Amino acid sequence: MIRAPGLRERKKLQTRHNLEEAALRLFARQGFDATTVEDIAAEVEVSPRTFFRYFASKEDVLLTDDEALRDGLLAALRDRPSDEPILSAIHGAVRIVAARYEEIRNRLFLVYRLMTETPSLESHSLGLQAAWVSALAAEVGRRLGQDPGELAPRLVARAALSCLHSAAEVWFATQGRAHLPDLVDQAFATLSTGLAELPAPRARPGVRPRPSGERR
Amino acid sequence: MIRAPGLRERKKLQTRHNLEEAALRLFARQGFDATTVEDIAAEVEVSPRTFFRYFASKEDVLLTDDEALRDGLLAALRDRPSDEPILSAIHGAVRIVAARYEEIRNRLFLVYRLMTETPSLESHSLGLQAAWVSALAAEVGRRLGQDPGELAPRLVARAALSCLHSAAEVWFATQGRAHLPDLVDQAFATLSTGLAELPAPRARPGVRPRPSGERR
DNA sequence: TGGCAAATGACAGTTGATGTCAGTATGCTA
DNA sequence: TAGCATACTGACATCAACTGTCATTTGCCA
Repeated sequence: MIRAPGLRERKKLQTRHNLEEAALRLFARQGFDATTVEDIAAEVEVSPRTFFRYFASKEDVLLTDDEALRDGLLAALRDRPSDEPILSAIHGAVRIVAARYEEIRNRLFLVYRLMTETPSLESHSLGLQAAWVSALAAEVGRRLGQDPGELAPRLVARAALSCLHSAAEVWFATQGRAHLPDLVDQAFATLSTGLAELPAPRARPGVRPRPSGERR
Repeated sequence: MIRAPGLRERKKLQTRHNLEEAALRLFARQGFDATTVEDIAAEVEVSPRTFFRYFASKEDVLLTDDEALRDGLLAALRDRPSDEPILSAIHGAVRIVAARYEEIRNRLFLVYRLMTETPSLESHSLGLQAAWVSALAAEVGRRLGQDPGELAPRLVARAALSCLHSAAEVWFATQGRAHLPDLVDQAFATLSTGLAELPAPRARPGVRPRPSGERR
């Protein structure tokens, strides 16, 4: 409603931003568990109580990108023509999100590193996936003309996110040397055409029959 | 090789079982957050410290089925003939796990109810999914003759689990009125043959619009 | 039966997270 | 511009999940 942000609003954003930056810095230096909320608050010269007014938990401070990425996916999907086949539309939307991943790769790599060495963080992060599934299933259901609680929309949503996540896993594992949007393309190509045809190896492992390793 | 479990072992199993039962009972009655570890321990007449010797966290006491179900899936998959196409093999294995779900449905329904009303529990539970993905990807990689860290094995694993999870979601949503193995069959059928063909309300030229006989 | 190792209880301490309350800065309104 | 209501903040108190330590108990086995 009000155009001018106002000093109060600006201060809040600044404090929030400072907390994020300080947390990232401390986590990167000394790990997640070894960093207390008191440390972070002290770094920003704020009381620990205030930290929890900005973030519901110590974990949350690391996951601020999540919501933006999710909204980006939904927006990108809504931008696709409504008569486009569902898998193609999602593929396009996911590729846009993947490009966004590349833009903030440094931050994501740090978060990923912390996640792998801190089980509680991993749980917390994966917990957010449920929100992705629900949001995506709702949009898929809309496009398919089905209730989002039906099997097909939920399956499509989960399968599409599987593409994003498996691509991201490989991306992280290769230190980002692979190009994430390319990996996403590979994943969707495999999903849409090759999944049922992936053969068991006739011969001994070592001769890879026809791996889906090539770009489409 | 020793058949006799011994009194000490039996007591340990008994204590563990008692803790599980007491926790389930208290959680069902008064919710997860409102139940303290001290409550549970008192119910079994054991010190709170002992609780944490059996379970790494309060959440863990609810997730003892998880490992058994996961091992069941892997065992079922290993039982499939090694030249069976991968998706078919996984389908068969997942159906067996689904049947197991049906057997312990009461417990699963309780856990599911608690999960939906307790975010921290949901996170914790979803965190275990990573273990499913890794374990399944390892087996898939073995069958495909690929490294489990490659894109294809991870994608196949995630996609297959998407079938199980979306089916389970519908199962829970319908209070278990639908038969889970049937839902799993539907999901795999959609995944292997129908995903790319799921039309938008109006399919784009080049893709033959499919009369919605697949609706089932 | 006596000694060993495992299991347990008791206790103190750390940390994340939340409620309360009073002081203060901000933005709105007269 | 003055003043008031609101929202933000810090200090303090409290709770519960966990963890380390050590003495005690209990099953096990020679």
